[in-house]
Amino acid sequence: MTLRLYNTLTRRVEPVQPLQQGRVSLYTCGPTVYNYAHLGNFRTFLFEDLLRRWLEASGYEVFHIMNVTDVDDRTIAAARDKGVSLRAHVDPFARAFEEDRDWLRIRPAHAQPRATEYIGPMIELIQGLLDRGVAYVGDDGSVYFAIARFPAYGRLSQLDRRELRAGASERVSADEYAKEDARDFVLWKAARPEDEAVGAAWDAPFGRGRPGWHIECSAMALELVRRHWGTEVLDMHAGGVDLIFPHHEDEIAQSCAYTGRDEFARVWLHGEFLNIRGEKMSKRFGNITTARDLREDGVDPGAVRLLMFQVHYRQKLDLTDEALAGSQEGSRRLGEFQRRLLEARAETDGPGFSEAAERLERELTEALDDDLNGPRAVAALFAFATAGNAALDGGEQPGARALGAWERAEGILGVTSEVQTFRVTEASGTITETRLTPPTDAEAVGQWARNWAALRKQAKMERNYATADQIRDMLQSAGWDVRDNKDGSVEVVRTPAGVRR
RNA sequence: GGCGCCGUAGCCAAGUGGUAAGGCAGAGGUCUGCAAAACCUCCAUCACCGGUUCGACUCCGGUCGGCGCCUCCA
Repeated sequence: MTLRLYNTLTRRVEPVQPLQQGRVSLYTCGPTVYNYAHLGNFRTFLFEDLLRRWLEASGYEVFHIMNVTDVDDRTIAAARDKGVSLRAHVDPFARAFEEDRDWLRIRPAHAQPRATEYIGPMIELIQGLLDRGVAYVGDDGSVYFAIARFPAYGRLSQLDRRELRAGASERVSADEYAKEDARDFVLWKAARPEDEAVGAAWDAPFGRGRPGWHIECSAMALELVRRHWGTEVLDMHAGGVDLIFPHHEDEIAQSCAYTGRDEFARVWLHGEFLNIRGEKMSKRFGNITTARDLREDGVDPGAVRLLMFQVHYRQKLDLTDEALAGSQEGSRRLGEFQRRLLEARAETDGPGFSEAAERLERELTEALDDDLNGPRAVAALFAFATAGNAALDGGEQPGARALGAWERAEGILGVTSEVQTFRVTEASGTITETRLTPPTDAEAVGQWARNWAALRKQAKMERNYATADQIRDMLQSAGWDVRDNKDGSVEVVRTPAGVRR
């Protein structure tokens, strides 16, 4: 079995065949840091994270590049509105992105280049295109790419099969008249006073200005992959479906025209949109939810990943409260199972465990090799949890095989919630706990929870069920569950937000 | 107007030319002082109408419904 992926370029699922044996270069279009990234953005980054992890788990040496767009119309406009420099506006959002990324357990790219740090390579690329005669300086002083001089234009988005509707976009650009052909796109925008005001202008042989949108990806990808592995072609390039046209189409045009090669990336991967209550999540619609919104609501990142991976990356995903609540419950169940599993670890696998482990390994591989089928991969994980729980109930213990299979699968998916739990085996008669709501700092919470667990244990031993029940009710209203285990221990368990009873 | 995606149980969602994974919710049961957790069992005939086929949810055509892209939105 080998990994097969859907390639937008060919519109087919095809086997992955890297340029260099065992190595994959992966370029993913990153965030524009004019604001907080929303869950729609993160859906794409999560699908790319799954891809990255699966490639690595499959034995590939991956070189992952994710750009950070810190200069474009929106960042400049936002900085100007706020009356600060571009840099001052963008830095906090770049940091916020990294926090959110880490929270969602997304592996950082090996290279995370910022557009403003690669102005040099961009200028070089644009100059190269001018020298080759496929770019020209327009009447407005900006540099444009001449589509007419690049015959392969439109292959990715099947433009030859489309008719552009005049005025379909309401964003009619003011520089329309400066271009030779309405479809030509800008490589370098001549500096305007607004750009200068926020420090978004650079000198170039063809005039002072700033980069167009697409040029950064080409320049940074080519520069980094050349430096790292000495190639001029990427194995994979990924992004959201909206980037197919014009962004990726334009990247191909300018990159290939520059390198003289007929491909820029061999496989083009595109993740579908996240909708919210039926509509595309977008700043324009004012319907965005950010990662930090969920974090503040107490949602576990594992639940967010589960929600995303339960839908195939090429299908639209509709975010609703019900769907999120469902994922939280599932993620919680996996979290409690994981805890049981690790606590029961032994030298050798029980029969139920070795069978379940074999199945998990096989099903996970089949699912992910088949165009990154997250839903099936997740189903395999749940099947293992159910079988494992049953085995544990039957007194079996998991050995190296089962633990290895679980850790590998969960290490790729990362859909399991952290479950906070505090256990007490013996009642201590001297404890007095009077705080009804848990303290805020982590240390004290443990003490608090254990105290209540011990008090319930005490009450139960005295057959004082009224008190025992009272303690449970109180804990539940504070968002905690009580577990009376068969071995006599009492646990107090934090219930994830959104699944409280 | 052009290009494209989708419509599977209360909700989310895989899948496939031969009689529908998984998750959440729900029902019953085991366990429990009662619970919780866990486990077991149950819960659909795949929008609609035609056609192709021995056989279609899966292929073709149409209808209805939802969504996306069409120059700077992941």
